Amino acid sequence: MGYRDVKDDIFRRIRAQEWAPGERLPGEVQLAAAFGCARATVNRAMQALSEDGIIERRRKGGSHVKLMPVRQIKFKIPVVRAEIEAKGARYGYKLISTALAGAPRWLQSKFSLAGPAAVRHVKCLHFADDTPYQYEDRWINLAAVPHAATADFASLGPNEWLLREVPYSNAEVRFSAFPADAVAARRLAIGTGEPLFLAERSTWHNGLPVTFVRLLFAPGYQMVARY
Amino acid sequence: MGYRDVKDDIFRRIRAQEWAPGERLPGEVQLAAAFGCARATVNRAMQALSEDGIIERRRKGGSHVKLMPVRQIKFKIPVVRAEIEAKGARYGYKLISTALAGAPRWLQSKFSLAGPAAVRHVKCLHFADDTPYQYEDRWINLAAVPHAATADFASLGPNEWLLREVPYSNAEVRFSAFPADAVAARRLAIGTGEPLFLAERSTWHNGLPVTFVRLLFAPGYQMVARY
DNA sequence: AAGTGGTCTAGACCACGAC
DNA sequence: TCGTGGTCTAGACCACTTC
Repeated sequence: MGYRDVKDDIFRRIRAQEWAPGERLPGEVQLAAAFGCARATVNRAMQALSEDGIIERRRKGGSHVKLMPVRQIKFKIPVVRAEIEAKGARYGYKLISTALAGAPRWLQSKFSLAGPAAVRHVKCLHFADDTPYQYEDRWINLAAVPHAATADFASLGPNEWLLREVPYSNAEVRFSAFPADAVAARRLAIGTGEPLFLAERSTWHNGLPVTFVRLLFAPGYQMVARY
Repeated sequence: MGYRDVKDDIFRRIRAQEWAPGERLPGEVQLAAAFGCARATVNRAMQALSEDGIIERRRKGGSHVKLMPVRQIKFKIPVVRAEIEAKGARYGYKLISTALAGAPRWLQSKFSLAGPAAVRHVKCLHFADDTPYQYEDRWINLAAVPHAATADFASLGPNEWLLREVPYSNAEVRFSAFPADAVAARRLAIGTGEPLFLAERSTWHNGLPVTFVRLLFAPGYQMVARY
């Protein structure tokens, strides 16, 4: 009887309505006695169930079956290169333009900047087998990554560069559908107004804004996840 | 020194390049001695780091700092009603049509069905403050949920009904951008061809296909997540 | 074959928070 | 206040996988 068996058994009994939604489960000591194992083993099983969103646990309050199990999807966000190569395609990269500039107003407000802080603006394209796959429009805050002012993005994309430079940052991601504007349409070799999958990501590190990026995916792109 | 402190300290030292990407970390026994705690405590800390995608662990191989930390986003998938009410809007629901039918070929192949199994087809709309928010086009496999043949979806949407009926199912979700067809455009009161955020979800329970649903979100919709 | 992580145990103390 | 989960310990055995 490993903790996984205990977890599975409890889960099975929850599904079988042995404990109804909202109902209180027996305490850990009681369950340990029932399963004939140590309390630590039951504890591990219950923590796993809690992480899976099946039950809720509170000190003194005990463990309860969640009324509405919260479905959670886990997306793995790979680097574009890995994503393309995983499809069995050849990865290609092309730098379109790069410039040093002051942060435009919309970026200032997005990053709560006081003024037009110095930023590096990079536009580039990622290809799968010579077909445009993703159009990347990125702004990097030089106050957070001064090194980015002189980085050469000709051969290595700014996403991979940043991943190496600032590996452990926090981010907010927004996905939406977006009608291709003239620029994006030309870059991705499609018609203006065609629906594109858009991902916008803002990244922070130690409370300091690092980068904001707009990723436009060529038509046909799907983001897949399981749970 | 709780396991969180151990975890944070190890993480800090990884960020500080004390152990470079790909490098092997000391063994648990060694770390436990260094931290002056039991091996179980170090083990817990290391497991947490592993779950966070910071390190990789293998028996005999030891623990290594990941070369490219795999970023994971956790989306919570709420019921539409909760999603709309969380925005401070009033939730509205309208059943458009429902019918019993045989599964069309595309659905058969998607669900690996042998023939035109009996399904319930439901179309409905979800409103936020009387504005169309989401158009739902759903197929329910009656072999998996016979009860669904007679369920009344006039006041309770099929999503919430299914969540109560088959709470613990597996699913695959696909997100993409989709040009509004004539039907969707009319339902959502927008123009044909406008980009819509599309979510397609296939659901299984005990290996049996339960439901397939296409969710079309009105323009302006964004799916947000943080990590 | 041997080293490393995975897990279990029995007992203990503590922190939170419901009652 | 006091029951419940959260966590630590010291020791043990086992399973995987690399060497």
